[in-house]
Amino acid sequence: MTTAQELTKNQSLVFNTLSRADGPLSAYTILDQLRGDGFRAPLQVYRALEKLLDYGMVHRLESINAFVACAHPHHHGHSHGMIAFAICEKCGQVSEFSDDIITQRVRQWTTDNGFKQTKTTIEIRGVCANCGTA
Amino acid sequence: MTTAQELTKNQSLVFNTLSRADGPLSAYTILDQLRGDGFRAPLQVYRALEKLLDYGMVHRLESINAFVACAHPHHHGHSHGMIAFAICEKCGQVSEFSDDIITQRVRQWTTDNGFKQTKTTIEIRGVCANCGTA
DNA sequence: CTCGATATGTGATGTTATTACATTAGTCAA
DNA sequence: TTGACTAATGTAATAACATCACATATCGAG
Repeated sequence: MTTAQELTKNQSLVFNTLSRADGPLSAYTILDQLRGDGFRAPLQVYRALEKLLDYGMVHRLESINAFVACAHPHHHGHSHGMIAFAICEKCGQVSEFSDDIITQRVRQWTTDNGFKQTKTTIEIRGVCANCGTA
Repeated sequence: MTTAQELTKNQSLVFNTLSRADGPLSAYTILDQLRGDGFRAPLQVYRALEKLLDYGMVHRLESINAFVACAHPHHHGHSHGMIAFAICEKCGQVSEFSDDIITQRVRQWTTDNGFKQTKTTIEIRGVCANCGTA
């Protein structure tokens, strides 16, 4: 992960769009929201996302093909552990958390099996507390 | 998860294709391999996959949009725990494993946060032992 | 047999992501 | 300043993944 730096115009636009959103957005949703700012093609979004992912400012949710602004932007906090996401299928809210034991157990398996991990995805889908009680 | 039963023609064709493959296949790759058996449209594959997933005979790898036959078909073994997948980005081989501690830690989080999980994805991407030493 | 449920066939369409190529803007050294 | 290099951008086309809508067929229960 490259360290963050001054964002370019397109990167800022995409990042601000994700930050303002109250849940994950698809690349094409971002595109639509940025048409007024001159965006015309998917690639403008995907290229910005690629950098933002690289800087650790944005996460990709593989199970729903969507992107969210990182919930822990400042200290790039638990960045040494794996990040897990709980995604509510009712309201779309995403909770981000990190668990050292899980990280450790995954590392244990990869070590035992000679597997060099580059990226790990942990995504829990279901219904959040708010939606569950409603 | 519904319990497995006699598979229909299309379901068998799709399942056999996945079983013979030495790695995950995309829906469209399956389609291409089954053209000789009369398959003409993606939906024929997706419909069969849907059932096979439901029966627990096949897994979907969210991070690569592909499907694999379950590696533990007989006892539907660790089916109470979450299944993790290690996917080699060099050779495509997938290792399937289950870890009680991870399952427990995830359940801990969901319990603490009132989140009702329906499906959990754990996918480790990287390079397997074989490819790493080569 | 007839009804209902499940499975299938087929075309069109929707959604997500990348390729290819041209252009623009910034940096740095000679 | 010029030239050369690198990063960022613009645009069209296409590839890859998935679903909708509607018609037809198959099969078991009553």
